[in-house]
Amino acid sequence: MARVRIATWNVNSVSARLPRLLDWLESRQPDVACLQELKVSEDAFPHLPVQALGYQAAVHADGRWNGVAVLSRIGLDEVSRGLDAEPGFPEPETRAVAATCGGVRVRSVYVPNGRTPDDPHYAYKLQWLEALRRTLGAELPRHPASVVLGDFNVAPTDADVWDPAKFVGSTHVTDAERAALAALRDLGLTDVIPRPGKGPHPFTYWDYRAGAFHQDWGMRIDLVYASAAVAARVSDAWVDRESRKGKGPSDHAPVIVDLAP
DNA sequence: ATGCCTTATTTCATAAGA
Repeated sequence: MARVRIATWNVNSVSARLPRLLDWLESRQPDVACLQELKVSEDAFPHLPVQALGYQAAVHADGRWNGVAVLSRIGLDEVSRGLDAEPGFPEPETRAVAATCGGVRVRSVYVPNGRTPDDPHYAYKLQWLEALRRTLGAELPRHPASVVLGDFNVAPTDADVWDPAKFVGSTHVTDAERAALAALRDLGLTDVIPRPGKGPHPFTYWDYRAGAFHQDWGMRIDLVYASAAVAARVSDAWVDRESRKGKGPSDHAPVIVDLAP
């Protein structure tokens, strides 16, 4: 069994990001790549150029918003779209897709934003996280080597936002959201915290506005939750901050995790 | 920060993002 490199990246439109995505696949050489916020229909996903780089793709996408994928060049089996008893807003959205890749159960997730704590979208977010917990709980006995990666839209601790005072009363930092993450960890999952790309914080998201990236006004909301069997194999994990730079970036940076043989 | 971007679409305006 060779080293396996698994990555997650909220691309904020796979169409707008296609040249960067293809360059990134070639330069970073992930064996498995979880993508979020495709913002295309399944038909419009760039299957051909991704295939040309050696990847199979499990895509769950429905058009204007959302959309997730698992790309793999080490096998793509048992593809599962969505969650068990998945809640909707009001209809279920395309926010989760799973596949077994080289013996590891991999799930790409895009957790609802929540908007504000008094918005119906926030209740939906908590329901969605609970459905994720139930789905994983049902699956883990069959798949002890599991990892769920993606844009969780929750900063696990105050250290995961640049200025906690700015987030008082906001989503992404509330006790209920953090409790939902703790409930996932209670399934036996470990938060694989990446090395920062630069500076003291392993942030993965910076707003496009106000020069937030250059001021490091960021958040760690793209997370890797690994079962014990996967966490024990982690040899490195880092934020690919370089991929947030330059012209036409996503507002998220990839997180890249290497698993030892 | 409170839209100081960026995206897609029902496009010269809106909804959404976090």
